[in-house]
Amino acid sequence: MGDTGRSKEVDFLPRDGTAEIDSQRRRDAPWTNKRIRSVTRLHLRTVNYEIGGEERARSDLQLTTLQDELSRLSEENRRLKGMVEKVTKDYSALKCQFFLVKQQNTKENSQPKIGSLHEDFEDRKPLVAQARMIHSSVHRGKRRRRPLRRRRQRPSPSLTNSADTASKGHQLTAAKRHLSFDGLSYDALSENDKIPNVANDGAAEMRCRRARVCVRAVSEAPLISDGCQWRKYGQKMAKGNPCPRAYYRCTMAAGCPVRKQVQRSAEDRTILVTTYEGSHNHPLPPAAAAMASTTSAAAAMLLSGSSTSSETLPATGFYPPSYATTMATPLTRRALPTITLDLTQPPNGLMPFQHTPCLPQKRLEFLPAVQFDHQQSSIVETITSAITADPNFTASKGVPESPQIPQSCTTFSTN
DNA sequence: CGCCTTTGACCTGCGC
DNA sequence: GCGCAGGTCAAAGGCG
Ligand SMILES: [Zn+2]
Repeated sequence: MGDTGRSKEVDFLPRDGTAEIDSQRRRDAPWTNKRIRSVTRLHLRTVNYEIGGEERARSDLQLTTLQDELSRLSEENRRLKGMVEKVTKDYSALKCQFFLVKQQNTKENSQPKIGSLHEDFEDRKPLVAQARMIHSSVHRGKRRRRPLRRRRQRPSPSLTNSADTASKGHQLTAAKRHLSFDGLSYDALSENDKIPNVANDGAAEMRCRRARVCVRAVSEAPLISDGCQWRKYGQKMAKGNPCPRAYYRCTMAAGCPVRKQVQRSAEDRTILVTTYEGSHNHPLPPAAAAMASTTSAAAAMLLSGSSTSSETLPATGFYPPSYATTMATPLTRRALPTITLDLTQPPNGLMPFQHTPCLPQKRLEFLPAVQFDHQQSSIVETITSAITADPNFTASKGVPESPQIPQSCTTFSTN
């Protein structure tokens, strides 16, 4: 609100209050009625001394009409906001359902023997993988070379079937919930386990579920706040980079498989590289929704273009924007398909500082999931718009310096 | 007390 | 098989 304008409003108010209000309405959002109303009242008082009863009555009438209109617009604005929120929720739910259905269809096409043991196995892939994880854990226990000073002793092999399963019970539960809630992502707890003899589409599914989104942003802060709660579970020095890489997992819900890695770029330490992997198994606050959408959309793109490899994306209708570059992400982990959003360099042909209201761009974000297969390039724009338009995306957890993410300054690439 | 970070040890995949 | 590098685990300690 322009406090500086108060005296100006009194001193320089034009005779025609309608014009003033109209121009105000053009400049300001509808929710700034309060200011306009006070301006108008001030005007009215001034006018009282100057004009006769007939004109005053006309002014009153105009004023009432305008106030009515303003309150109507205000109400409409509130209603639209509510709608946007509702659409956000619906979209998330729909997206989950869509990918669930799509997965089932894929399975049915490749596994026509309904009810067969194989399909049963496929359906329980995450659980099976989880079971394998548990087995792996047992295996690790066997392989322990020496007792540890600090590390807790793992259960002995003879007890593992019950005790270890119990200790990992929450993970199994998480895997189940994951299967039913989010068909898109793959439980990261089983990420190191590969299901043998999985059909090609199964491999594609795996790749999709494990697609990652890498965000590069200029930031002095150690973290980009994305609306989620994260818990750091590790830090490593990566080869070829003096800056350590930090590992975080989402703690907004028990068993949420989403992880992220944060590392400063070796070439430019002001650039913070954040890599997300997985999909949340819980509702997200609006601030986190953009990033979650990005991850999911990225996975969807990679799914649609993954019949052979991510390099064939153009053949499936996806063409990266002309300013796209292939980024060497600091994470070279087994060549997982990764989408890189580069928020550090201004793209060619775009205004570096585009002050577009958030709402229209955010609305783009809510394109129905069913369009993923046919409007890949628009999805790309959608993703970048959604993220860069989200004001919450730049704020960092109590840290004054927030990442400088210029609006529309994004580079989008896959590798 | 619960949650978080730190940090050394361990696991795993990959290249040689 | 071995070594390396990336990723994860979990005890210990800090903090509110
Ligand atoms: Zn989560």
